[in-house]
Amino acid sequence: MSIVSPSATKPVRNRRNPEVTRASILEAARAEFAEKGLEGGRVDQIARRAKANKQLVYYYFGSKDELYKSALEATYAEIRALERELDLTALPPREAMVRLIDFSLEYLDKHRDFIRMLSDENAHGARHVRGSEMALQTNSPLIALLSEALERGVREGIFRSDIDPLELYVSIAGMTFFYFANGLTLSAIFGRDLTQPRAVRSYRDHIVKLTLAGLGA
Amino acid sequence: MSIVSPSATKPVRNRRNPEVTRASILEAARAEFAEKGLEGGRVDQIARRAKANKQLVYYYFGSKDELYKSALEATYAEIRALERELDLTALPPREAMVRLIDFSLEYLDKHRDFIRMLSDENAHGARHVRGSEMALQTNSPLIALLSEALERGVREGIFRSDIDPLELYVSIAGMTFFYFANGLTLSAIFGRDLTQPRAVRSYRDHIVKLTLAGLGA
Amino acid sequence: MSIVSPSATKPVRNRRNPEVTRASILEAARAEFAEKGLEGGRVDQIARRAKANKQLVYYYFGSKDELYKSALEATYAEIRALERELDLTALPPREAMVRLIDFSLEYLDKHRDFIRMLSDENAHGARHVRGSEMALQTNSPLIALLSEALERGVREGIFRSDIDPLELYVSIAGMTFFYFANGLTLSAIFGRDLTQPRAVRSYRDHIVKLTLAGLGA
Amino acid sequence: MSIVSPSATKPVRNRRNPEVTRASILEAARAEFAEKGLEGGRVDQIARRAKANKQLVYYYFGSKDELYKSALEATYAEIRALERELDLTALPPREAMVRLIDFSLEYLDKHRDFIRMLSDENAHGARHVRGSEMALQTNSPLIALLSEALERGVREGIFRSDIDPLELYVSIAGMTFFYFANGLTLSAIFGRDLTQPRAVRSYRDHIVKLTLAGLGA
DNA sequence: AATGAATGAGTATTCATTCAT
DNA sequence: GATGAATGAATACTCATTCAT
Repeated sequence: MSIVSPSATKPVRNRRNPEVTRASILEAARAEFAEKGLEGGRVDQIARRAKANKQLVYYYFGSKDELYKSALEATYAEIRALERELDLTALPPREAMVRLIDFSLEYLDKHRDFIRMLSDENAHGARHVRGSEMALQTNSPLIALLSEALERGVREGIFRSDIDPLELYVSIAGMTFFYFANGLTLSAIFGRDLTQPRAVRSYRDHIVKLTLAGLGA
Repeated sequence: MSIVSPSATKPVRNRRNPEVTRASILEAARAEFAEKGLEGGRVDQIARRAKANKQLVYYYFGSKDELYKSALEATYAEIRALERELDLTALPPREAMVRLIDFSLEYLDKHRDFIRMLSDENAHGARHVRGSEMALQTNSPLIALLSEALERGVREGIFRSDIDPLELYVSIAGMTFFYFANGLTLSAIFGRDLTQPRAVRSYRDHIVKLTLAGLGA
Repeated sequence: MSIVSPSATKPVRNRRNPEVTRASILEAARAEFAEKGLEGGRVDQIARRAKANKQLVYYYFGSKDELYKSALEATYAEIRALERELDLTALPPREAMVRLIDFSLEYLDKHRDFIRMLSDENAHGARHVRGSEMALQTNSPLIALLSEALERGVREGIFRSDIDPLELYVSIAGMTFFYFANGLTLSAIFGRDLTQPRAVRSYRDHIVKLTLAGLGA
Repeated sequence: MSIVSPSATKPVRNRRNPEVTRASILEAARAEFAEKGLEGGRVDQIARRAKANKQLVYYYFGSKDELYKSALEATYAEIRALERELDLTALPPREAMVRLIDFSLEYLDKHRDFIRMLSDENAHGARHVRGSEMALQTNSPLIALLSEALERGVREGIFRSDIDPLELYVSIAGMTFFYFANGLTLSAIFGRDLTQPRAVRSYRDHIVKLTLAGLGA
């Protein structure tokens, strides 16, 4: 009566080595959480995306929450790596500032998933970030880069001297983040499609203008 | 075992005040969704908060999603009402701009729930806003106020003339929104408590400075 | 705060007299139960169909089950009335038999609701019929008519004499009822649309042929 | 407080026999749906009958509707298997016809559940049958058997030649099905217990008589 | 007679997680 | 390391019925 005959070998599919399995689960988790958020993301779906057994998710990550933390860390690691590649020190202060704005805009434009994860994390009281050694330790190199560019500008007499680098960072991040994070709502309410590339470019010019003039000595 | 004292009658609802019942459910929903988000909010909990029978939630609002939409609309209605009270036309251009920034900061500081709902709504593709006549129709009066102040500033020769009001609005909203929306994460990562009133005041000065200088002719 | 001002008169809509209200609820119930069955039928929907207040359903009928019984009785009363109009005594035995078959087929074809109610009632162990004085008392006049026609046929030597009228009734009812009751399934399985008028006519001829020959002396 | 005695182990399912688990759920579903119908059947109850966790029902069958479809298919498969065993070709035409009638009567008499499911399925527009590859493909072998017996009868000059096999099948099925399907109602209304074995035998003789005479050349 | 508001027990379904191998 | 089967607690939503006026 049994469909599976006793002699039938189990479909052993574990061709991949552990690291690959783990990595594919993590990747699947990032995609899932970025799309659906922490609550909306499904462990089942993550396993399916990773083409792995659901139990493996628990074997490697312990729980959904831990997995989320790992996904968050991976996301942070990625952006930090890109930030580290930004060589602002090679650029004159104004160009450095523009470069920073462009970097921020481009990254967010291309990585909407980052926006979702960041929003979600804050909605949950930054619980995972706080519990993450990694996220806390490797803080953004941008502040240092920004500080340095700011100082050079001040020294050259083109930037005002009463600007706090962290506050500047937050305001630039805010202007760029909010644009993409709330783009859909803004577009709906104001009847103007802010997701169009043209609109993005125009907004970029606006921020650059505002910031450079704002920093002007 | 009973929490209720023997003499306590069952919490018979106010049968003559359906509006009150409806309003209390809506209020409970706003609180619940603001705390837990759309997915995290529980209909059961909303009913309990409103001291209403769970079925009443459905009786009055049809579904969790509709209820969320109603909560969102109520939230929008509230902020719009406040915005309408902002009499920027009575102020000189610079003061008007400062007033706007202050309003934005103060509102967000006091209404963290608004932040959560806005983030959540965007995470869900602005689905409810798009489906809401009300949210779409009564769009923010701020843009008009901002336009007017901007124009006056330009006429007076104190503001530059190449600023788009909507883009300015978005950038100001971004700077303020992001600060509160991501305050917890930022605080954790940078090891500096941005939620302290002092920090908020300092950031406020920063934005004002940056914006006014940025708009300067 | 109240939307309804105290002075606003209640929308008194009870223009109709009680009998009309009761009748419209009953009619709505018949339609609803015929479509959805006892379990599938919704009291809410019945009230809406009848444009009556839901509570009125209870006021007039006591419970959903009682209402179902009433609907069933109304359905029976209707078909019995039609049966009583059948004047088989005026027809020669063979024609009487054909008339009976045609009546049965036509009624079922036009009143699919009757089929649903009868099936449903049986699925529930004929519970309502058993509890209905009316359904039990006014039993079908068809048996008497059939008996009489059968006897005449026997006397005339054209019908065999060993036929029990009730059994004949059941077999004719079966042949006609089953055709419509299970028409959809039969059509699906045999890939032949039995609901087409042509198919119905052909089947009618088949039954007539089979029955008359079957009864033949 | 615990109902379970300390020594009683939790009913740990047979982890090595998923087929058994699946089968027991299916069996429980057939029983439940046959008794209560599609709407009346409770998933909870099915799980309990099968001594399985409720979630397993979903694990194996996806939804109540799919489960119903599977139950329907199992029921069809069973009757088809029996039909295939009917060796009408070995019998003379008249005997073949009688055999068919007896088979039909006996099956329905013993499997009241089949009647309920068939009625219910039709009440739902044959939705599940239409969506079932299996039900559509393995259509009844009876039609072929019946055709063959009919033809032989015609060739032997004992059956009339203008009989359509499908229509004959439907009329026989109708006479038998209706008897059991509506037996309770008929018994109640006519005050004659048709469920008694004696009554069944008598009705059987009636159908045989009617059919054979009806088919007579 | 009529009405809208309120209730409680149910009902299918989902989901993170663990077991046994 | 890997797998499929199993579990329990939730969760949104429904429905017949009753209350108070």
